[in-house]
Amino acid sequence: MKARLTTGTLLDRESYPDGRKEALKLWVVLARCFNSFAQNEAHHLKAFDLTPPQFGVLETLAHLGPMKMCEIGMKLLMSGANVTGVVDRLEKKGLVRRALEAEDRRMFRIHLTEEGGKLIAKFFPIHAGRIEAFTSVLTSKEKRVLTDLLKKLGRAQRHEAEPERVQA
Amino acid sequence: MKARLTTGTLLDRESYPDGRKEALKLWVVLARCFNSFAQNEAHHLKAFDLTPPQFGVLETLAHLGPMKMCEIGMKLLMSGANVTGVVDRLEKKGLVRRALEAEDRRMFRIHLTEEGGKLIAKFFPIHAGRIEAFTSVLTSKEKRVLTDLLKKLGRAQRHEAEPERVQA
DNA sequence: TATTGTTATACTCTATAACTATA
DNA sequence: TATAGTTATAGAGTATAACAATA
Repeated sequence: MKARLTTGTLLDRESYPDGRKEALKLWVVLARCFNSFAQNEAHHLKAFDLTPPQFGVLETLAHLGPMKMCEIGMKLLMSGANVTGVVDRLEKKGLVRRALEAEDRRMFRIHLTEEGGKLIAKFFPIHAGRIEAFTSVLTSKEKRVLTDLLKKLGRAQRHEAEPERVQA
Repeated sequence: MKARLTTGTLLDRESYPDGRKEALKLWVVLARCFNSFAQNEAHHLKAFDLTPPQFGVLETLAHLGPMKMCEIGMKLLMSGANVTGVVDRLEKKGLVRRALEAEDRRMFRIHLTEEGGKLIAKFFPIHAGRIEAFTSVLTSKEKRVLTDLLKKLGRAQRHEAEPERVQA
């Protein structure tokens, strides 16, 4: 196995300068961490007949209260047309409803229905429990350190990413 | 804004026990970190007419050498039918090719074509550079700490996730 | 019989652009 | 004119199941 590292491979990570190697390694473990848990969650969501974007909308509404379409899009990084599609599917299942706003008749406010509220109230604690279990290999202090470092990293990325998104 | 936190919201994160709150916070910042960078990268990939799964396949082949379809699937957590689809699209663009394996005629080994090799050799360093820039808000030591904590977390998740995937 | 990979099907997500209605 | 949201279109990913060929 070791012998193969330098044969037949077009890109050889070992040949990068240390700083770059370190950064790549960090990204690889971050992505793996996210993907394995997220895929697992997506699997659990299917038992509730939900997709990750649909769960994202329900969760956001449950935590922040009724929102406009465009607010949902901004919060979840979706384009307007995509929000329409996801909300359509949730509405068809009876989990959310569009309520006309008196002040400005161009917009709606999306509400959870009673059924949608029940669903998220049932699913979210289970989801949270899995997150708690998943992170339980870390001590409380490690979790705090990790959270702080990720916060720092995420802030940096958002500052770079936003101008790109605007001009695109 | 502060006043809204407890009104009209179905789920109130503040009311969770501390351990769960900590865990949820960690997951939120991890997901945000991953998503903002990954979305940004997906945007850059479009300039090369590639999607993230397609890039994943090219990158894997470039780093590990020619692979079987099922190996690609395992490495990238894709089902067999999905690998077929992604590889089909890459083959149509002339970036990879299926090479018949002498020993076992059921399987192929997927190779990068010269064009595919050139593409990934051009794109990957740019990608790596963006990762380096993105992580440059952290000191070298912070990166190491972060990497180690994520490794620990990822290992735990993989052990839980795999049995689930097998039985499904 | 088990494994490798494909085909068929159906659905969701996503981006983009053109469009309607309201402001 | 600008904004909120929809519609239309097209492509890509995904899951699932049924299938072919080979071992």
